[in-house]
Amino acid sequence: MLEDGQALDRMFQALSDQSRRGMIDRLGRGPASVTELAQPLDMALPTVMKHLQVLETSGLVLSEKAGRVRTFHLRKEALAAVERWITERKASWNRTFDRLDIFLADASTETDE
Amino acid sequence: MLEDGQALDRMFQALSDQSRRGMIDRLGRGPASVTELAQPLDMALPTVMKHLQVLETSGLVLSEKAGRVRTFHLRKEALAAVERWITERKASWNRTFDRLDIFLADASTETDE
DNA sequence: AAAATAGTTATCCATCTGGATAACTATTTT
DNA sequence: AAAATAGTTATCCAGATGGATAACTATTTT
Repeated sequence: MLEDGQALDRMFQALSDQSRRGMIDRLGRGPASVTELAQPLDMALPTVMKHLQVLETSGLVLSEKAGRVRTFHLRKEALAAVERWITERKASWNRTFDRLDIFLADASTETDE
Repeated sequence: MLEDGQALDRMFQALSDQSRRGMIDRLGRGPASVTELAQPLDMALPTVMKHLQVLETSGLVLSEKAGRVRTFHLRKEALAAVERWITERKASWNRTFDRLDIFLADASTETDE
């Protein structure tokens, strides 16, 4: 299952900013409008919108507009892709270190005998 | 256990580039020199070094120089911080959805009776 | 000692990024 | 219909980022 590198680029990039991670935290507690997401964020609205665009093009988040209100919500599956990247590496590293353990065990056995 | 936001910024940022993720993959199979890390990477050496600097200041990677060779290796604990951020969110989201499940179950019980 | 190897430093450049303000449209609310 | 609300678009700006080349130092190797 080959990941699309570009997509991962965009997701990690999207997560590399505290304000955007804050928005994700907020959305973890349920959908929210632009204004709600902006409220704790000491920055101009258009700036907030850029962050939201980054999140949306990364696929981590999704929005629809009803009336004059645009509502954002999380796409949990998307974060799963990032998680998968990490856990795959960790798993592989552990295998590597298992092999190292075996090697070290063998080596000490050899020197002992 | 409050994460340092800046540190997470740098780690996610470091991971937001395919070449750098490639280097991490390589280092997952054991330590490597600058030249070894550069070899599969169709870019000039100084460019490679910038990527390595990004990785090193993010804390994901570490290097020492012996003779004329600088050797890099992974800092697995660092990736654990990133992993923690993700799993914490996932856990919290699941709690939210558990509550939603309960709410829906209650609601359907009420309409049923 | 000369040549080869491994990495480093200094610049340069185009593009991206995170911030801002000003001016605007579209939808409620009063 | 006027005012308020919610978001959008267009620009601008400083600084970061990902790439390059040229010129350099330090360590082996021959």
